[in-house]
Amino acid sequence: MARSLEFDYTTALERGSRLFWETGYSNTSLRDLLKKMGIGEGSFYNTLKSKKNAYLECVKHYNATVNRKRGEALFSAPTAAAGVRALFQTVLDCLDDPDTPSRLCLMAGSITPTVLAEPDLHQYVEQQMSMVANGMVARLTADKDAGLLPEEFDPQIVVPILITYLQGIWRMALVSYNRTRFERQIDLFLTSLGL
Amino acid sequence: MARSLEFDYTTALERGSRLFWETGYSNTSLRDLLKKMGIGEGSFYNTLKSKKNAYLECVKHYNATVNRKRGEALFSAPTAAAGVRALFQTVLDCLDDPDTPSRLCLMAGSITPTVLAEPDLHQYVEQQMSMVANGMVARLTADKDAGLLPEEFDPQIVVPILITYLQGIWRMALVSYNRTRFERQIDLFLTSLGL
DNA sequence: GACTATTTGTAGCAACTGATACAGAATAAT
DNA sequence: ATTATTCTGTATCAGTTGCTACAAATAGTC
Repeated sequence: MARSLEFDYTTALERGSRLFWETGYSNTSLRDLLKKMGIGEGSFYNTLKSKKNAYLECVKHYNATVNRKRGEALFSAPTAAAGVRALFQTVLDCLDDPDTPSRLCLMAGSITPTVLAEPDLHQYVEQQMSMVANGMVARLTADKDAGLLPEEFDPQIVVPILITYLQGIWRMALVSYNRTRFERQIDLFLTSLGL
Repeated sequence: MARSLEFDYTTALERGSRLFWETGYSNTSLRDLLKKMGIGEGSFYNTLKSKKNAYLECVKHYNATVNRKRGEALFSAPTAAAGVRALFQTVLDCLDDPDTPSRLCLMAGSITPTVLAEPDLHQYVEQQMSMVANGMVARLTADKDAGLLPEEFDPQIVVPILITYLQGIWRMALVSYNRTRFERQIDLFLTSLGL
């Protein structure tokens, strides 16, 4: 009954994600975005409606893959403590990966006044953050119930600390990054928290 | 031998700082900046040379006052532990202040790919961060030497953790802020580190 | 093969970006 | 009062921003 899409939606999203990851939301121009995605304005506004919406779709796509990887690291480890440490390792691996678009992960790069000024983006970021937090709380609580963590260990407060520190890591890596220094720092940080 | 400046340089810088603080470096347009500073293009490019340089001057001016306040909190407390806690309080006070231009402190707002892409800005930010770090290390080391902190306490690793966490705080506050929640979190964080 | 529905590329929009050219005004030393 | 020097406002630059109008191309249905 009608014409079909000439480009592959998913690969276009992936290319867009990489560019947004590289240059951030407001510093990515529509022209550059279209060039990377390999489509024209017509196709773009037809399927993605606006730059804002395209960004949202890209971040969703990015999170779908990254959260799976991080979640795996967290849950497949023998203990919650080991899981958290594995999760931090995946972050450092990302920072070390030579073909990572930017030192700042796409999600961390969304925590910015400009991005959060858009209500739908803000809502998505907030919801996504609490989803990650819930996962970590669940993992830690499970270990606590199993007696692997002390009674006074409170996942509800520790998890926000972990996430806050993680956001700090992305930013600090932007200024200057050295893996072994970061590893030592993270080790002491987690040990202090009892993990 | 020549004409004198018609505007007050310092107040112009202060107004500029507030705007940069509010909207960030790349999202502040020159037009808005000039309007807030109350000067024209002629005066601007004559005294400040470029938007980049103006930003640098504004951040310098901002840091001069803020670092003094934070340093006072850190050093005037009876112990280093109390000093660090007082320092975190000043950050929360800033977040609570109703006429603070933004949840993100101007310095934290400079830790961004776009800003750090400018070599002079990057260098300044890095140098400024290590200055702050040195101050904290000095304070903690003094207490350690006085026997107020345990022998295994290592300021050289703890301070980067504190700063990293602090950067995370600014970002998390951008997403959603609640003072008592933050206070509980910070308290457990610092207690865990032995402060 | 006509009809309808959708996609695609081209051209262009008005608004904004940081920066500059330059004439005129104001200042201080001679 | 003259001169040299600096400051200030206006006009303007070329380039970019996100987005839209619209005609041509492509598909499935009758």
